[in-house]
Amino acid sequence: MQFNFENHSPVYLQLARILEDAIVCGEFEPGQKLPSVRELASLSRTNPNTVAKALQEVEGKGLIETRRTSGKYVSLPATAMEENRKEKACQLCRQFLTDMEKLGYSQQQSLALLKKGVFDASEHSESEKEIRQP
Amino acid sequence: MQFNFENHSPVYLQLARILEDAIVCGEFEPGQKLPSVRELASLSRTNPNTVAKALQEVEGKGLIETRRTSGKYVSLPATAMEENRKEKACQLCRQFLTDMEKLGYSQQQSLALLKKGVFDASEHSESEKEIRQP
Amino acid sequence: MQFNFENHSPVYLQLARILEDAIVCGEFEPGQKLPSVRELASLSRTNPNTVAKALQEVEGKGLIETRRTSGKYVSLPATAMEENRKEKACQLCRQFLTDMEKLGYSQQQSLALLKKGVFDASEHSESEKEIRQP
Amino acid sequence: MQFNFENHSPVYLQLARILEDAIVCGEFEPGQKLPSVRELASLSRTNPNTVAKALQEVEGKGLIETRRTSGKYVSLPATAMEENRKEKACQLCRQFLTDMEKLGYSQQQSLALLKKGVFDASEHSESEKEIRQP
DNA sequence: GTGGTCTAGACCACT
DNA sequence: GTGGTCTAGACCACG
Repeated sequence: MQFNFENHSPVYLQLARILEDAIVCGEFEPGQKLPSVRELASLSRTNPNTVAKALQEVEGKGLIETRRTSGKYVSLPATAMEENRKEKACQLCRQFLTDMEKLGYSQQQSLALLKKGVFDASEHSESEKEIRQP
Repeated sequence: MQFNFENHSPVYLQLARILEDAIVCGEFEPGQKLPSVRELASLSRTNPNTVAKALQEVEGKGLIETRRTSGKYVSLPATAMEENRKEKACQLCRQFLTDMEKLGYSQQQSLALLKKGVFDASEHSESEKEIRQP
Repeated sequence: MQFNFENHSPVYLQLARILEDAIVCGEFEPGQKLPSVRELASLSRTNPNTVAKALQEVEGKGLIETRRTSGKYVSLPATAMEENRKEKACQLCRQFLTDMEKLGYSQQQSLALLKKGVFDASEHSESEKEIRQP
Repeated sequence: MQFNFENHSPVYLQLARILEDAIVCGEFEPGQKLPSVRELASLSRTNPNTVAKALQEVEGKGLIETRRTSGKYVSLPATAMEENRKEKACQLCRQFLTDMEKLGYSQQQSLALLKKGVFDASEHSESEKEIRQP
């Protein structure tokens, strides 16, 4: 779990997203207790208030629940986490495609460019070569 | 050129991006005069000041230049625009991949999911043709 | 720090320059918090928006950085400030010499005239001592 | 006479200054007819209106006078021109010194820095000859 | 008619 | 209380 914040969006939302990602990825087991607000604050070098707000955000999505006096726990159903993770991924895909379309790339072209990028990055490793259309 | 704003990022930045995309896509010819600030304001249903701020952003990236009292013009080099468009696309790809990685998707998995999405969306219609150059 | 504005250049630029000079001169310590936008506005008898624009300029040059909701701070490296100050001074010198050349003064002539001016101003008092390098 | 304009100040003022400098430097003889507005416009690649406004500015300072139907002429007294040139130079010197003071440079320091710059630029070539007082 | 500047004032999100 | 955004509207210099 990395805490790298950038300037142009609110810290608490960035933080919320990082935590969500960690949770749906199973980095925290279902039912497990999360680190305390204070601890998260110190880890992420932010204000406890900010952490609290972030967690509130996460709780709003049903990923965690707070047990009074005891702390915050990952909501139980592991399958739901997986569901959630998939949904987030699809959301990213859709966003990616529409953003690319605004740049004039068709879905196929986007796919091709991405494939090329992945292939180049992995440096001629595995078949599938070079369909750079755009 | 569509002006649809969403809530969570400043209008002037969204506006800047829309204009940038339009320019690098060649929607405005190099050397061409842009619509006046006031006109863009009326088109986008925003305040001229907001438009000005957006255009300042765009100018900062070297895509346009302003000739005093005459208007704003697309900076000349057409090839640079194409260059810019490609750079923006690559940027989107990189961002997409790292976002997916934060969700625990390897690059190949991301690619696969995206491909599946594209294929499903086109509903087995035209599989792999239609790779027309933009 | 004096706020004296003259007519022929935009206030926000004059303001930016005043602040820059103050910063590179060490009038604000590195890491120190600047007065709030509102306060500077009241000090300089201008609108907060104008101050904000000026500070944006200054930030663009890397002299300050803004911490969300907390304030604007002098960017850390003290040495860079000194560097910057020197660069500004050299810039002034170059500008001075080329302006003089446009009036037909060679660099030596410019130097001589300036020296004479300085000497006359100090009215033969302490001629040539105290040339401590800045 | 060079026509290089920059963005941040009105063209007509920059133009006026260039013409003034040329005149007080004797680039145009006293009593000589100036190039026509149209010609100056074409030389400087500006609008005739702009040239006219610039000339108006110059005329306001008494450097030229217009003879109806015949054109604009350099005002007679050559000595006045020299006077004017000197005044402009002194003005530049004063401005230079006060600008440097805003950066924390004393007059002696400014002088020293400038001297160093001139010396370095001429790369120990002709040390200290050619100090003909203007 | 063009862009630029400036003000006044409101609202917001964040800490 | 902090900076940021946005609006509305005025005025200016320029060409």
